Order: sequence, then C-alpha cells, then structure tokens
Amino acid sequence: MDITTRQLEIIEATSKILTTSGINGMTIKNLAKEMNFSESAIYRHFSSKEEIILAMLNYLAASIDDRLSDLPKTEHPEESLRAIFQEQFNFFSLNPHFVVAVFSDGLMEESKRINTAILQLMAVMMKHLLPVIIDGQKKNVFTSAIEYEDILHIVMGTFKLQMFKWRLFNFEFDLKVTGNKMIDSVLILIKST
Amino acid sequence: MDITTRQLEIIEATSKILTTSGINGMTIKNLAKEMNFSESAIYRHFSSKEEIILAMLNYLAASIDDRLSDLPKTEHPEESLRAIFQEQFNFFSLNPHFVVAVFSDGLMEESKRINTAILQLMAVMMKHLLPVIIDGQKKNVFTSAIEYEDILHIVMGTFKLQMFKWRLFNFEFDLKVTGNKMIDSVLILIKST
DNA sequence: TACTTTTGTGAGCGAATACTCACTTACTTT
DNA sequence: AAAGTAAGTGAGTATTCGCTCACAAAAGTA
Repeated sequence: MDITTRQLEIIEATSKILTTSGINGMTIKNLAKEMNFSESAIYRHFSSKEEIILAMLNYLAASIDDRLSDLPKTEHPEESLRAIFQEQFNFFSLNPHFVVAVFSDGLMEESKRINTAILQLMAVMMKHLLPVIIDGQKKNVFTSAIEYEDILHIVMGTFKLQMFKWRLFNFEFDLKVTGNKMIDSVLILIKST
Repeated sequence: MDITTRQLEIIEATSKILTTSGINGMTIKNLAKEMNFSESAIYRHFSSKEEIILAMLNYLAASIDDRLSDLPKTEHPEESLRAIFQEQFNFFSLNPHFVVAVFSDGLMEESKRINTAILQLMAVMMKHLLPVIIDGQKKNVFTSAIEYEDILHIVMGTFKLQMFKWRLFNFEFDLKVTGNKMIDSVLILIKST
C-alpha cells in the first residue's frame, strides 16, 4: 500500500478534477493535461482508471485516520469532539480539492471496490467520533435523551452538509470559522442540560 | 413546463438508472434499453441528454413543492415538522428511485443549468422547513439557544444522511420507521427545555 | 564505459459516447 | 379515403473513451 510521489501527484490531480469537473470530467485525457503529461505516462503509475480512484479513496481514508489518531487524548469529550472537527476543517481548508472525500457519493455504483472504499472513508470518521460520543454520554457531558447512534448520525449529517455547502459556494467562505460555529451549535444541542 | 406521459416515463427511467448505476451508467443506450426503445426515439421527446436530467430535477422540485404545499396547516410546529418528513419518507418509500433527488450532488458540475436545478431542489425543501422552524422558536416550542439557520442546517443534514444510508443499504430497511425515529431524536434535541 | 531499469512519448486500437437522418408506421383530422 | 402529423426505427456520423505498444530518453548500477 506504499505510494510513490508521482502516484501522489496523480491522486492530487484526480481529486482536483473531481471537485471542479465532476466524475464525467475525470478522464485520462484531462488528468494527463492537468499533469502536463502524456496519457500513456499515467499508465506507468497506475494500471487503470479504477485503480487511480481507488488509490485516492484509500489514501484519503488513511490520511484522515492518521491525523485523527494523532490528536492528543483528552478527558473532556466536548474538547475531543471539537478537536476532531477542527482538524478536519483545517485539513480541508488547506486541501480544498479533497472535499471529494466527504461527499464522494457521486462516485458510487462505478464498481463494488470503489463502493466499499467510499464506505470505508465514512467509517473512518465514525470510528473516531463514536468513542468520544459514548464517553461523553457516560460522563454525562452529552445528553442521554437519545441514543449514541443518533447523536453520531446527527453530527455526521451536519458535518457533511457543511462540507457540501462550502464546495457549493466555491470555497469562498472560511470553513474553519463557519464550520466551528456549526459545531458549536450542535454541541449546544447535544450537551446535557 | 408541461410534461407528456412519455416524457415522465423517460424521467422515471432516468432516475432509476441514476440510483442504480450512477451518472456514468446514465447513457442514452442504457436509457433506451430500460424503456424498450430505440435510442433515436428518446430524441423525439427530449432534445438532449442534459435536457432530460434537467427535466427530471425540475419535475422532482415541483413534485416536492406541490406535496409539501398541500400539507394541512397546523398551529403546532412540532407536528408540522413531523408532517413534512413523514410526507417525504412516504413519497420516497413509494418511489425509491427518486432518492437521486436528495443527494444529486454527484450530478454536479456537468453544466451550470444542472447545478442551479440541484440547488433549487434543496431550496424547495428548505423553503417549507424554515417558516416552521421560525414559528417554533417564536412559540418557544423549539430552542432559541441556537439560530434558526443552524436548526435548519442540522435538520437538513440529518435528513440527507438518512436518505443516503437508505440507498446505501439498498432500500432494505423501512425508511418510514427509521426516518421517523431519526426525526424523533432531532426533535428531542431542538425542543425547548 | 556498457548494461539494465525506470519513466516518458506518439500513434493508434476497438469500443462507447451523444446525436442525426432518411424512412416507416400509426393515429388524427378533414 | 386522403392528407397531415406524431412517434418509432436502423444505420450511420464524428468524437471521445480507456488503454496498448513499439520505441526513446533518462537515471541508476556494474
């Protein structure tokens, strides 16, 4: 699962194309153009288009997993939740083209392998959120009026929509400001009263 | 903006293909096959592929607007909110292939006209939700601890993710049951304490 | 230096794409 | 019955798609 620098460049170019031109714009020809490359050169680094998309999704999943795993542990669930989203907003602010990670829904149904990779991507984020939410309920910081699965669902849905809007507005507003404000609101709702 | 029965059939087939095969599967050839038609026959009813997708999005927006407008008015915001989502869950349960309406994000960036149509689709639902939420805050049924835009955002995000999951699980679980349970949870959070 | 491996290229392949057109069929209207 | 129109077809268009291949330059290794 190692990735060469050239492969990473291709992955970056791919997500850039996907976010700006959509799945239909993601052709080998456009990819080659974006990289100032010949089309055939691409195939020196990936055996097929599917393999490129797959590598991109897996790379993103690994990257998110790494960054969220490196977050300093705290005893305060609210703080942990904030940290997770701050990290995400920070990362996507620096790498806007990677938003494709958050609503890669459009790539679905291309192939089973891609579908499971997309699923995996969402699962990674949930994996890091869930223990924090459960811990928050246990410590009575978060409400227990609804189940933790539902809190997770609401938090994730809010986050995804936030990313969607950001892209919709062509990354014009400051994701870190708007995103954190959104998290504040969610926290107000899920905090125990 | 009138639509013939044949055009509606084509729209239905289009959304069926989109939900099962994604945007890349949505070709004129596949569309013709789905309709037991020749490819050229399609062009008797629509001048281009873009026009078909556009008609589908506009039809869905109009359909949602109609159905939500017909909902009986109540003085109880909570009841109104429930009614809106019940109507939506009901409709999509009967017409699963139309889920493409809710996360048509994947169609984005094809053309500006399509993009605005997608935006319009989301705006229609928000148009019906917003007055209910504002009314709920005014009547002190919903919390005023966060702004109404944020409540709207959280509610919409939760709804969209619900639809996404339903499709992900191949429509296997009962959307009406699971969806309503989700709305219950959101309501618990946003209700004034 | 000579050899091997890696990384690039341009030309071109078969298949698929959206779409057109000359033509037939079926239904209305008079 | 005659004429006009709406609706369907099969063959074909130009273009684009993902991808291959013979070959050249570059880089690493002996």
